[in-house]
Amino acid sequence: MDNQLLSFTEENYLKIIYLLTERHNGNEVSTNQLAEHTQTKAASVSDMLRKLAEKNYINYRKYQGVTLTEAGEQIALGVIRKHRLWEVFLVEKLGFGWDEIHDIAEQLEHIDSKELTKRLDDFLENPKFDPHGDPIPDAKGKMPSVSYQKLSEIALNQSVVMMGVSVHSPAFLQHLDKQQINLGCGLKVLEISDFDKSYSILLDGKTTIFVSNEVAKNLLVSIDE
Amino acid sequence: MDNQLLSFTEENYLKIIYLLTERHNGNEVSTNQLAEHTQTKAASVSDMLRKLAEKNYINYRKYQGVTLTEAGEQIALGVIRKHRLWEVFLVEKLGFGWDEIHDIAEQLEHIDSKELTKRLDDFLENPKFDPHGDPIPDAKGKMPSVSYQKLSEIALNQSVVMMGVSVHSPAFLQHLDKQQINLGCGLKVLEISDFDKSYSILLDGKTTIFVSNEVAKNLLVSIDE
DNA sequence: ACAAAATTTTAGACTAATCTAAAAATATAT
DNA sequence: ATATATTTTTAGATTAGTCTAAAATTTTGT
Repeated sequence: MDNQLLSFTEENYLKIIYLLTERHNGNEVSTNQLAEHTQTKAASVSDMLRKLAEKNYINYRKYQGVTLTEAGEQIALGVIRKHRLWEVFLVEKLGFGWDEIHDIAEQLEHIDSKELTKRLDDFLENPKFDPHGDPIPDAKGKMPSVSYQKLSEIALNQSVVMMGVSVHSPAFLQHLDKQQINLGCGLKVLEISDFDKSYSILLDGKTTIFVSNEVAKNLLVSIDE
Repeated sequence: MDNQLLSFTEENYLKIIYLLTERHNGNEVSTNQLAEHTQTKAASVSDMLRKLAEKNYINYRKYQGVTLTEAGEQIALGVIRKHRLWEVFLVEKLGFGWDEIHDIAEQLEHIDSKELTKRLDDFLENPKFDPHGDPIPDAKGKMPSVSYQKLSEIALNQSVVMMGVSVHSPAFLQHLDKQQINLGCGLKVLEISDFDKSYSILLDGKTTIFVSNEVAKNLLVSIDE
């Protein structure tokens, strides 16, 4: 208990606002989007937004949407940092699969102790990315900028490295496991089917696999050089 | 999230009832005692007891006190198991001192995931005691029985081993650290002062230290054989 | 451009957990 | 043994977070 300024619930709203804003390239987040992601109703979201705006954690324009203030962003990044560090712990130390860790990390991210976070970070050897390839904000509250591309936007025969996923559902992650698509593996798009836009991909320069367009859109890669 | 049957608060009440009942050798716990340990008022405790009794987690006799039902005890032991496992993690893996871990474990004990607890237990190599010497209930919800004695009840010149503490305050634990009194060390009472009941103790068969009666009453030991 | 649809906010209510003040029950002390 | 003190419970309020239904605002489609 270092400084429980905000409730579990308030922290969650700020985290979700951060992640949705990021996904929308900095554009305002709507009430309905928040309702969907917080598993509540729009009316409840409106109430909470009024409260968070009063406390100066968000910029709230009625009917228009919200963005985080600097104070709100710092809270959000702190929560996201803890979430991602704990995910590394669960996979690297406890041997969980990357598809099993989200719900547990959703709980652990609210544990309040600066010292714990610091020691956990050191124990994990200061990881820069979580098991899904997402960057881990640093202790100062700065999110590293990463620029990955969707596999679906890469030119044919361009060698790339698998760096992350833009969907974290267990079903999607298990699907990747079955196809042996892991972080760090080499990928090269050989062909895109005219029929269903599915992809033929050379995996690690060895085997050819086939993935749907839906999968290709959610694989984040960087050019291999 | 395996089965969040109870709220954070309800879990806490059951845990505290367990620990106080244990401390009173199975006797009923009073409303005022609970108010003190939950940092609330007696009126709030009464409300919660009515609720817990309705759900059959406690045996509640108005004005008399409470004990746990079998169901309540299972919940309490699950929370205590998690608390003590996390304490082992904090000390053994993250290098915290035994005086720094209580508040953090108070939060971690409510993380709800059977699989996490199981993997944490294995990761820690199935410890049987926490860093204060308290026994860790097993996965089946059974508390190992241990029988330690207070150092203040041990005969002069009897060699004993330091096994635990009956007070967990940071101040007390830090005091022991300064005197180099740790779990597992050997102790032998050489003399008790007539003047202030303070103890001369031979530590690990090497150095003589002096501790107050108050300290001697809160050191748990077992006969060295 | 404006009617219909969709979204968002407000109003009023509910639950969990807490509080203070007052009433009821139990314990204590001469 | 009974008056006094202590403890516990009840009654009535409060706060955080949620809900449904209705009102207000914005967006969309022709």
